Amino acid sequence: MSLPTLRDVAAMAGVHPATASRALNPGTRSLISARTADRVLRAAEQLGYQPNAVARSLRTSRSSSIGVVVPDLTNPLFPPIVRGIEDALAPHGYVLLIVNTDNDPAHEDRLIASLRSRSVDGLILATARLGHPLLRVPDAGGLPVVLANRRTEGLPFPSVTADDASGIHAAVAHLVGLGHRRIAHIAGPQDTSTGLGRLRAFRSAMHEHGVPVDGALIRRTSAWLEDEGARALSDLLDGGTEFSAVFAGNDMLALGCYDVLAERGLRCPDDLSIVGFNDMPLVDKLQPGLTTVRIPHYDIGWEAGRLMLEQLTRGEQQAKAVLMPVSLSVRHSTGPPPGDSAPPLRDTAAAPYAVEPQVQSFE
Amino acid sequence: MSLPTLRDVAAMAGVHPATASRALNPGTRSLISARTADRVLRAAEQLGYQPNAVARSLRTSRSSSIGVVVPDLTNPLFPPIVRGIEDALAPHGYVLLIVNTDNDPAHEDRLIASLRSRSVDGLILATARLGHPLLRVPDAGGLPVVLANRRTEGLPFPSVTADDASGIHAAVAHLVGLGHRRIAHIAGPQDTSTGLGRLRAFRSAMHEHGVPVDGALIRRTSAWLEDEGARALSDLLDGGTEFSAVFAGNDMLALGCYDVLAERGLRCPDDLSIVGFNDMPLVDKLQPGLTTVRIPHYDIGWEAGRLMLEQLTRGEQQAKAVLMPVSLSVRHSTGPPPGDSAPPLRDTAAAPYAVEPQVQSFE
DNA sequence: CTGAAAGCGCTAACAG
DNA sequence: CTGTTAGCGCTTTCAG
Repeated sequence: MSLPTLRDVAAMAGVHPATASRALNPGTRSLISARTADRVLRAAEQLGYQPNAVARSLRTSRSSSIGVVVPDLTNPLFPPIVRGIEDALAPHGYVLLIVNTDNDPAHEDRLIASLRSRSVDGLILATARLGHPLLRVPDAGGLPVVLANRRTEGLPFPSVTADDASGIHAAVAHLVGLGHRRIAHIAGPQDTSTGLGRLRAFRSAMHEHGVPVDGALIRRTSAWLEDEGARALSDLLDGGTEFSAVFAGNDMLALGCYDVLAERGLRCPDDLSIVGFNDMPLVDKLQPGLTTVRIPHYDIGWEAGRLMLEQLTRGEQQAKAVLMPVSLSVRHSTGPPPGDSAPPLRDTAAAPYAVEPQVQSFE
Repeated sequence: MSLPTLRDVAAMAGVHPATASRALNPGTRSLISARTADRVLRAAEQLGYQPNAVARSLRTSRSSSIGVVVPDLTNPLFPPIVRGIEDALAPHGYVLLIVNTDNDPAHEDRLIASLRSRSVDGLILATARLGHPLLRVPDAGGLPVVLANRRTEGLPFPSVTADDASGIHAAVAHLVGLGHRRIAHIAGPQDTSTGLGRLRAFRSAMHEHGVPVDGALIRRTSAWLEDEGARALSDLLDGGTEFSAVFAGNDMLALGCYDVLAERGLRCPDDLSIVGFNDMPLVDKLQPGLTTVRIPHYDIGWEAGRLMLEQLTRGEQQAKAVLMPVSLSVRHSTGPPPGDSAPPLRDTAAAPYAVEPQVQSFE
């Protein structure tokens, strides 16, 4: 006893399957007399009829499903984005096919092919890797595409990203306002749109604040990982160039900085201020709480879902780039630079401190 | 110019579509002469042929997709589970349809119906709500089902869960070993299998250690949320029954405890030891690091995926219950009970402390 | 307004 | 070993 089909419903209602189909589909119901429509609906109800989405899909070549491509769902960035996408699309009958690429372009291509073969109606890409701009346009084969949390310059895809530049501007303003002038940046991988963009934005924010950017205070990491952040900060501290604050490209990198400070017995923010990016869950609970740029991940997902719907309903493919507003969550990992508000110990032993640059106190 | 179909491949190879189909399918390739198979493969390659999964699905009534039902992907518990499921199934060509129920049974039923209509080949349920045992068997309609992170007693579904009881046994052993005798439990919602099970396990672990369970030291929360944990601990502290340690039903509840301690100026573990459950990301970075029961979420997902594969390949539906081993991550939120190892301050002012029961210091 | 007929792309049963 | 045939369940012409 398998599931009831449209034929069963039609038979019970005493009509032709085509009629039953028309009655069941809101779009075509108006073509049917109210009485027969009613009979069909009743029969469907009684049999517990559920249209077979696969058959419908084969016929209409639409599947009411959207492929969502993320690097790794386990990265706390993505669940809220995915959830936002789902909440935007589910009310319209869409279901999500979520795949993880692990940042492997070849794997990504395979997965996208697999999604296409399942006739997804659209693709939302939240993968961040750039790569060669022309080679790495994923082959969507004319499918509607929306980029979430990613922008590939010069590609005709609508995108939703956080306004990273504004966030970084605010972060730098905050640090400069506290008195910092020597600000280091631990930049993420430069083959990701976010890593590259944030470094650029950092440079421009510094310029706008009239603070010189010292190339010796910039480190690029090969991954967005805690270890990499730790390595970068160690390197900076050992580099001999003084600095009183670090702006990390994301919270994981900032966490790595915390580790180094703990290892070396340095205090945050007394010895060094740290700013992160993303406002990951629980970073407010750290000791000290991490000052970080809060990104509306859920909203980014939701907006990406809306953009997808727009393309799906009207057929338009406007490459509009939506920038979602961000905010700075100021917590206790940032404070005035050392010396600025004369901390007790140094007050009494001011000489060595004044003579030696800040970085000395880190070694 | 739409995508190439099997007909196109067959035409190019000069064979009948059925032959092409057999050549392309590893399972039936042996029925075909090597030469023609080769010709077909070559043609497919050249055309960039991708089998249409929808058509195949309609024909075979298998879809190579598995429905995964979770309460909320945004809860850090679930991404690793989902990832584990995916890693087990993806190599076998399966794709995941992930839906969030938000713990709404009606919504869950609708989603499962929607998954069924998409002919998923199986269902992995990671939703934890119990409800009436008979009413709340989701109507899988004969579909293979695996329960992940959930066990519904008396239902014929295979399940993969963490060995919560062992973990709780270890946690209680740890506390008792430190000298605690008055141990409170903040239990999660009792309409979830985990909430109920952990409370039971707590009781039994206490008995096994010969420590009396005081009903006044047990609080049930209505959700697995930080606020609820905070409320519960406040309530315990105000309850007038002394205790020196709290075992929280999960890490979120434990976080709520941290909040209360901070508010009241109490120190952990000097005034109160806290143990959590789950080992969520970053709880090791808290100050003090949270001692908690580490659950192998990824492995649970992976195992659930394996169990699903077993059902899919052999047709068996053994209701075996797999228990995954857990471990205790001991960190600094647990220590000897106050008074036990005479902390410095109290050493000098022993009298008031010795006179007043521990709970006094909490108020 | 409703019925008849065709076909989406594929695979499985049956012939040859 | 390969071709023929049929049909999965649905929607959409086209007739009536």
